[in-house]
Formats: sequence, structure tokens, C-alpha cells
Amino acid sequence: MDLTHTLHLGDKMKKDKLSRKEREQLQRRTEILQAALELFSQKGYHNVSMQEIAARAEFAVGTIYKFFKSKEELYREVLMQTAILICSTLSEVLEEKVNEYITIKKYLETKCKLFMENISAIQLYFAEVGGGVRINVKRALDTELRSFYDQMIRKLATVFDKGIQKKIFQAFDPYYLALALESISNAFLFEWMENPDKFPISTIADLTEKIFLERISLLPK
Amino acid sequence: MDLTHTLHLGDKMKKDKLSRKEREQLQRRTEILQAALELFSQKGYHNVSMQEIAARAEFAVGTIYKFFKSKEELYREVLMQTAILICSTLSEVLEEKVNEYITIKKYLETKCKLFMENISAIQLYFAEVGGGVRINVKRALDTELRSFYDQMIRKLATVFDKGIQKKIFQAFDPYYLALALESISNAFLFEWMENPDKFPISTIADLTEKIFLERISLLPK
DNA sequence: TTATATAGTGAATTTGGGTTCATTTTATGA
DNA sequence: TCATAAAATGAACCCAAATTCACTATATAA
Repeated sequence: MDLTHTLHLGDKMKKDKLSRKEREQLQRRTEILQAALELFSQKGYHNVSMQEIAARAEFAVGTIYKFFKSKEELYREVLMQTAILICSTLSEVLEEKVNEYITIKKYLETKCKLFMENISAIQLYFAEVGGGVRINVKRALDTELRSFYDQMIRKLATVFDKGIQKKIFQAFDPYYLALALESISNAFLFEWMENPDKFPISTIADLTEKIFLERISLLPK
Repeated sequence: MDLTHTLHLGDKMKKDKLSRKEREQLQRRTEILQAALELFSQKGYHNVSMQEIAARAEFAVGTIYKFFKSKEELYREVLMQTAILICSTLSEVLEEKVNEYITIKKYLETKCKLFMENISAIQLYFAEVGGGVRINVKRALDTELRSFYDQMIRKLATVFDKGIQKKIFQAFDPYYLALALESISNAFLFEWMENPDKFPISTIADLTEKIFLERISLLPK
């Protein structure tokens, strides 16, 4: 059984159907991914050695290679896992068919929670997908990751678009509104991540709402 | 003569007092820095070899080492040059003692021009100093660069602060206003850098003014 | 309990690329 | 023009770290 290929992320949902052995394998794979995530997010791809990852995951180097073809593939898996977590969580919120203003508020809340609960993942994700610049470990990865991100922004834009049509928001290019909301909330969230103790994370959603929703996008009635 | 130590950036101003030989050396040093900047900004520190830099600069590898102790030092010099360019240009604008609204507008204009004329430098700079996340080649560098950036943000905040006191801007934590303006304008500028042909760069300043100045910060009279 | 397969190990090998330095080329000035 | 110094060169060296693989340990089945 070649674990490298049989146990993809997409198969995770079948977990409860797996044999004990398979479950154990999956568990180990997950542990390696977790160790790698923590290290990569802390120090970046090139400053982490396979030795280090192995040590943190409490396996031998060779074992890592039983699960992942190469360091690069391991990195890719870590990134993909992360991108899927973030984008799918947020996309879900953006697809709910309720009042657009509520959707945006919920989006902000969810994003804050996501940041709070997955600091390592977030750091890694933004180091790669970043504030717009992309100097990535691999260009190929780039494209794939990037498209996840773009998709989300476009969904956000759609919400603004509908909200504008319904006269909930002020008329403005919805794509730019999406970019603006995304970047402002990120800026505040990074500020929070730097010293999480300075203020509670709930402030972020409030701040963003005050500065963005109330002043830019919301149409005064 | 040990060029590594005698010819710092700070000494550039003395250029016209230098002998022909010294001028030639400085010129060579600059050419190496330029080649390195282009490569680093395109592919990132770890994906560029000294061989490559040497080739692009049309020197032998050994020659590079006559000018820079190590790859890391070369990188550091490139980054510093860049940070100084960006931060000093913008700081200058922010320190002018005119109407705060004008200052912000001019800041945006200058920033656009800076982005347009120094794409490589900008990419490198933001890859390191980034949208807030920092996984850097070297932690030490990080701190230094970071403080340049922080200083600028703080100057921007001061402008807002004064503007608020003069009732030009709406009352809001000036530091968060600074962060917001910074992040929105960056987001738009990165959008532009991705495909510069989609719209002229002048749109950026307009966009940011429309979305930010007019709606968030400017106090309606 | 023993045989067989499967999983895990980590020392040894390989590799990529940063750095060095003996040699060559160029510039200076007598 | 020739001697000497300064600068440039790039093949060879070296090392860190990715990858491999022969071996050991463990689980499964007969």
C-alpha cells in the first residue's frame, strides 16, 4: 500500500470506514503534517530541515519519506490543507443566502475566529499567498493557491454586488470593495497577531465594521 | 583597499570627490546590487545562486566576493537600499508642514510613482516586510527593516492625528487609520502591478481617495 | 511459536550551491 | 617596454541538508 498516493486530503471524510491500521496511518500522516506546519510557519520552507520535522513529529527521517515523496511535496500538502481550511470556511459563510450586510459581518467574525484558532496556518498561508506579492517556493504552487484566494475574493465581491443592487451598500466597484475589506481586516488581524494581549480579538471585527462597513460601504438610510 | 567596508551606501554622497578608480568600483558595486535586486525580487533569496547573480552582473563569482562578504550580506545591502529608498521618499512627504489632507493626497501620489518606477524593489521589500506576516531570511534583518516600516506608519498616523485635531478628518484612532490607508492602497497597487495594462496607475490614487479619504476619514463640512 | 509481511529506522550517500584561492588579466608608472 | 601591484577569474573545495536503503522492530497469520 502506497500511502503517499492513497491517503489524500479528499479521502479524509471516509475516515470512519477505514480499518484500524489505516486509521493509525492517517493519524501519523496528520501528525507529520502538523509538525511540518508549525515549523514551516515559524521559520519558512528553507530554514527547516527534514531532520527537524522528523524530530518534532517523533519519527525517523526515513519514515517521513514513507508518507511524502519529498520535502517539496510535504510542503505542498501542508499549504493545501491550510488553503482549503481557510478558503472553504470563509466561502461557506459567503454563500449563505441571507441579508448581505449580515453575511459580511459573519464573514468578519468567522475570519477572526479562524485567525485566532489557526495562527500557524494563517502565518504560513499569508507568507505564501501574501499581501499581494508572491515570491514563492514554487511558481506552480503559487498558481494553485492563488486561485483559491482569488475565488474567495470574487465571492466576497459578489456579496457586495448583490448588496449594492439591494441598496444595502453604497454603489462602488464591488471587486474593489472586496479587496479593500480583505486588506483592512488583514492589516488589523496581523496587528492583533503581533501582540494578541494588547486588545481582545473581538475588537478587530468591531474596528473593521466601524471603519469599513459603516463609513465606506453601508448606505445611510 | 577593502571595498566591502569602505564603500557604504551612506558614502554615496561623496561620489564626486572620488578618484576615477573609486568611482569605477562604486559603479561595479551598484551593478552587482542591481543584478541581485532583480533576481532576488523575482525568485526569492533561496532560489537565486551566486552563480546566477554573477552571470547577470557579468562578473565572475569571485569578483562578487570582493565586494560583499557573503550572499547574506549582499542580500542585506539590497534590502537596505530598497527600504531606504521607499521609506525616506515617503517620510519626506509626510513631514511637509502643509494641510494634512494635501499631505495624504501627495503621499498617495508619491507612493504610486514609487511603485511604478521601482517594481523590483517594491516586490522584494514587501516580500520581506510584507502584509504583516514575517517569515524572513534572517530574524535580525527583520527587526531592522521592520522598524523602518513602523516608523513610516507612525508618521502617517501623526498626520492623521493632526488632521483630526484640525477637524479635517473624522475622529478615529489615527494609528488604525494609518494602517487602513496603508493596506488599502497596497492592495490596489498590488492589483495594478499584477496587470499594469488593465488600468493606468493614476486610477489607484483616485480609487484610494474615493474609497478611503472621502468616505472614511474626511469630515464632511 | 515461528514465518512472513509490513512499518520504522538512521547511518551513509548524494547533491546543490556558497565560498575559497591559485592563477590569469589588466592597470599603473618607472 | 617591462616590472609590479591590483583586480578579476572560475575550477575546486566543502558542507549542510535532502534522499536512500540495508537493516531492525513490530504486527499478522499460519
